[in-house]
Amino acid sequence: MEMEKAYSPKDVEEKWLKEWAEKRLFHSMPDKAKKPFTIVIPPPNVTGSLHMGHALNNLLQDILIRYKTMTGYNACWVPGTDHGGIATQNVVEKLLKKEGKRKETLGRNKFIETMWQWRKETGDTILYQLRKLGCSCDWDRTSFTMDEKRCGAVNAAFVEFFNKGYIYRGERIVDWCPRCGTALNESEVEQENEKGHLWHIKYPVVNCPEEDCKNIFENYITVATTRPETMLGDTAVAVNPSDERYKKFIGKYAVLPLVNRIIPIIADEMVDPKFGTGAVKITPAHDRNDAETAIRHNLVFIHVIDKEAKITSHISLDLKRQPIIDKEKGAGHLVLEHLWSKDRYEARKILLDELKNKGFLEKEENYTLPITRCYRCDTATEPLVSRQWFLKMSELSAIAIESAKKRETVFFPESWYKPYILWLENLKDWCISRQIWWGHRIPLWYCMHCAGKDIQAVCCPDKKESIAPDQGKDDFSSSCSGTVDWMLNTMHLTPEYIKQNASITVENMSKDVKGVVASRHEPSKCPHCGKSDFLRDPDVLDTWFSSALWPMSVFGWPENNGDLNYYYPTDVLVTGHEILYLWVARMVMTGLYFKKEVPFKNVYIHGIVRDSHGKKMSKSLGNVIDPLTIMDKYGTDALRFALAYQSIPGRDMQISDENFIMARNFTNKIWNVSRFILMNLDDSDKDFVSKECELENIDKWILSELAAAIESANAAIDSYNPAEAARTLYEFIWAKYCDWYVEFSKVRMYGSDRKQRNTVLKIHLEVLENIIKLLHPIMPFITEEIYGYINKDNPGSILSCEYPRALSVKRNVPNQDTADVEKIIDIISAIRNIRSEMNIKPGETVEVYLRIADSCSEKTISGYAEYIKMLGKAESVKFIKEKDANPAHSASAVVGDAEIFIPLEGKIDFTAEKKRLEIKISKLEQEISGYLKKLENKNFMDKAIPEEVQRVKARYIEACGKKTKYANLIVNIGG
RNA sequence: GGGCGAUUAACUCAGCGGGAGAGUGCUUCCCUUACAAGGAAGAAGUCACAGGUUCAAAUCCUGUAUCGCCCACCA
Repeated sequence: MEMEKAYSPKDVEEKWLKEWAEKRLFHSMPDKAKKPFTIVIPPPNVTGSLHMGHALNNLLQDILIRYKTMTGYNACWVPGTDHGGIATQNVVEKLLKKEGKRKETLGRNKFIETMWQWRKETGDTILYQLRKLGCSCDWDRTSFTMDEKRCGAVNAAFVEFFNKGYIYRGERIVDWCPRCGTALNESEVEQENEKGHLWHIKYPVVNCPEEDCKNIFENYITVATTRPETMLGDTAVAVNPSDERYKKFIGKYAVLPLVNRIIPIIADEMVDPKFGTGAVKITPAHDRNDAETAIRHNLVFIHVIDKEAKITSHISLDLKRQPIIDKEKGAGHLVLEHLWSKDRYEARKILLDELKNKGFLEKEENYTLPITRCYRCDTATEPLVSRQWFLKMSELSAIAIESAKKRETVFFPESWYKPYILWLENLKDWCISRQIWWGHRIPLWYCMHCAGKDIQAVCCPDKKESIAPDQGKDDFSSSCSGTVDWMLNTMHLTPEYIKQNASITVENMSKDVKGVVASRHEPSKCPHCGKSDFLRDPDVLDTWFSSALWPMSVFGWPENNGDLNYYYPTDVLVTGHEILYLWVARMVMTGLYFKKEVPFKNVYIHGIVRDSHGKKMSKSLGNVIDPLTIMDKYGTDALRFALAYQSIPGRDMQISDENFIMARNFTNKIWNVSRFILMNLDDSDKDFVSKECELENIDKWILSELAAAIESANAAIDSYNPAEAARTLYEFIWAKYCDWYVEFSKVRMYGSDRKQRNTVLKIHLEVLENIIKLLHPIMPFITEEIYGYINKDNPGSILSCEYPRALSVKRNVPNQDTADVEKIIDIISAIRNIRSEMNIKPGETVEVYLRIADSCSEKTISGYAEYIKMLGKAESVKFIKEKDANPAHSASAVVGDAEIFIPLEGKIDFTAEKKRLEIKISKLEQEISGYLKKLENKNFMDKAIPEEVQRVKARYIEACGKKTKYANLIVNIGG
C-alpha cells in the first residue's frame, strides 16, 4: 500500500468530487420508509463568487446533511441561485459599458436577452465552487429564482396577494438611487457617517401670509439644515411646542429666503429643542421625517429634486393635500431659473452663496451626518416620493408572530428570537416594486380600453423596443406622451402599436380599478370589455419576493406534488444573521400564508466571518481571505475544519491564516496516523479481525475515551455546535489517540508476539474507522480517501456508513482500569519532566525506580513496565519497598502515591534538584491550604453537596501525601 | 435612544457555579523507523472593574468602563 508521507489534498479532492458526481450520491427522492431531513440553500447571487461567508454557511449545511445521511435520514439539500435583481443588472450594465453600449439603447427585451446570455455563461460559477467545497447538494434539484417553475411560483403568489387585497400601489418616500434609477430597500443601501456641515439659515417671520416683510432681519427664526438645497421645497418651519424661545412664533409665518414663499410656523413634538437651533425646516417631499410631519399637519408636498437628483424645472405638487400657497404662484422655486436642472450639490453651492450674500446665512458649523448610499454604485441616495407597489404586512406579520410565539420555528441560538419578534412587530409595509428590468416582471395587466385613463405612456416610434420614460430621455425627440386613452382615441394609434412602442407608468391602481388583471399569464380578454389589448406593468419585483417563496418553490409550489408534501416543511434553515429580517421572516410569512405551515422547523443562525482584526471582510478594505485560495493552499478539508472549529454559536468569528495552518496540520496528522496503521496492517495476519482477543487496560482506556468523544460529537452536532464537535475530535485524536495510545501500542506492535500485535491492530482499526466516520461530515475528502484504503477490497462511500454511536464502542470497562492508565500517563510524564529538566539527551536511557505505596497497586503498575520503558526511555523499571532507602544520587518526583527515582550519578546537581523539589512543595502547600480552608469551613461542610466535600477531602489527602513524600525526598537528597 | 454580544496567557479564542484551558507565539532539547505540517519538556493569567447572591463565582445578578454589532433617529 502506497500512502504519501504528507497528505496532498489536490488529487484526493478531485478524485472524490468525480466519484460523488458520477454516483449521484447526494440525490434524494421521496421515500416513505425513511424520514426526510431537508435543507434549502440560501441561494447565492448568480454574480457571486465564493467568499468566506458562503463557505461557512454552506459548510454548516453540509455538515448537517452528511451527518443526517449517516444517521439514517433521507437527507435532501436543494441548491440554487438567486437572480439578484439590481446587483446583477449592474454587473451586466458595466460589461455593456465596456463595449460602449447602454441598456437604454439596447431596449428592454434585448437587454434581458443579454442578461440571460450572461447568466448562462457565468451564473453557475458559484455552484461549481460549492461542489469544490464538497457540498453534498442534490444537484439534480438545482433551482434558479428566475427559472420557469420559480417564476410560476412568484406569479402565483403575487396574483393571490393582489386578489386578496394585500398589494396596493402607494406613495412613499423611498431611497432612490439617482445613478441606478430605481427605488432601493434597506438591504440595498449602506449608511455611513460623513463629515459635512450644519448651516444655520435665517427665515424672516411675518404675522400673516399677506404681510409685507420689509426689514427681514428684525424678526426672524433660524433653522439648521444639512441640506440647504431642499429649502426650495419647504412648506413649513417646525418648533417644539414647549420651546420657550419660539412659542411666540407658533402660528405665524416664515418667508422662505430667495424664494419668497410664505410658509407656516408649526409646533410638533418631533422637534428636538436641543438640536441645532431648535427650529426645523420641513421639506415633505424629500425627507422621511418631514413627510410624516407634513401628513400630521396636512402640509403640501413640493417636489424640487428629480430622479436624477437635479433641481426640477417644473411644478410638481401634490395637490391632494391642501396647498397653503396658491397654484398661480407655483412652488416658488420656479423663480430661481438658474437652478433648474442643476445637480443637487451644485445647487447647494449656488444657494449657499446667495444666502450668504444676502445675509441669510447665520453660520456654518462642522457636523458629521449619516449618508445613505447605494450599495452597488456608492451614489448617495435621494429620499424621493415615488409610486411603488406595496405588500401589506400587518396581517402577515401577525401570523408570523403568533407562530413564533408557539415556537413553531425555533432559533439557534435562542437569543435571536427576541429581535426577530421585535422586528415583526414594528414591520412597515414592504415596497416590492423596483424600476429595473432584470427580475420578475409584475404580473399585472392593464386593459388599454378600461384602464387607459390611468396609464401614462410614452411612445417612441423610432424605436422598435419600448424604453422607460425616465431613462434615455435624450432619445425622445420624436416621442409623444400622454394617457393611453388619449393615444387611442385622439391620436388614433392602434393598440398593437402602443403595445410595441410605448413604455408606461401607472397611477394609483388597485384591484378595484376596472380593467386591471392580475394573472399568471397574459389574460386573453378583459373581464370588463372583453377586448384583449393589454399593457403589462413595467416594474419588476424586489428580488426578496422570490426568495421569500424559495422553500416552497424549489419543491414545485404552487403545484401540490409529492416532493412538496414529503420535504416541506424543511428541517432547518442555516443563515447568517444579516438576512434574518430580510429573508427569514419573509419566508416564514409567505410559508404560513400559502402553506399554513412554517417553512422550516429550526433556524440556525451562525456568525459572520471577520478578519483577524474583527473587521468585516470586504473588497474595499482589502482584507478578504479567499476560500478558494485557502483550499488551494491548505486543502478543502483544512478550510472546512478551520471554519467549523471557529464557528461558536452566537458569535462572529475572526479568522486568519493561523487557523488554516492549524487545520492543515491536523489533516496531516490524521493522514499520518492512518498511514501508520495501514502500513502495519499490510503485513498482519489476514483474518485477525475475526479472532477473539484479550484487551489490555490501555485498549479499554482508548475505547472509553472514544466513546466519550463520540457522545460529545453527536450531542454537539445535534445542538448546532460544530465548533464543539471539531474541538472534541481534535482533542481526542491528537492528544489522546496519537500522543498516547499510538505510542503505547508500539510496544505490542513492534513486539514479537503475533497475537498481541493483532489485538492492538484490531483496536487501532476500530478507533480509526470511528474517527474517520466522526470526522466525515466536517472533512469529507480525506475521510473518504482513508476509508478507501481501509476497505480497498470493498470500495464504497463512507457516507453510507452509520455515524458512530457511543454504544457501539462501549465495553464494560471498570473505572479502575482506565484510572490505572491515567496514572501511567502521569508517571511517564513525570519521568520525561525529570529527563528534560536534568538535560538528559533524548537518546540516552535511564534507570527508573518506583516506590508504590500498596502492593496491589505495585502489581498493576508493574504490568506497564514495558510502556514506561518505551515512552520514558528507561533502560529498566525497578520497584522498591517502603522500607528501602532512596536510590542514591537521584532526581525524584511524586505522582499520586507513587515515588519515582532516576539515579543520575555524576550528572545531578543537588542544589538544582533541591530547588526543583522545593518549588513543587510550595505549590502543594498552596493547594493544601486552599483545601484546608474549605474543610475547616463549617458552612462548606454543612451545605456543599457531599460529592464535592468528598472530592476536596480526597484531593487534600493526596496533596498532603505528596507533600510529605517530597519533604522526605529533600531530606534524603544525598541518598 | 432601544436591543444584543464581548472583555480569560504575548496574540486568536474555548470554558460559563466546585481543581484556570487550547492553538499560535516564546524558551530548552530532539530529523527516535506514522507525522519536523512532527515529538518531549517548560515559562506565561488578581479570568475588565466595583458591588451582590452562594458554603463556593471566570462562570449567576446589578452597576461601571471600554470595544463591537443590530434597529431607530439624526433637521
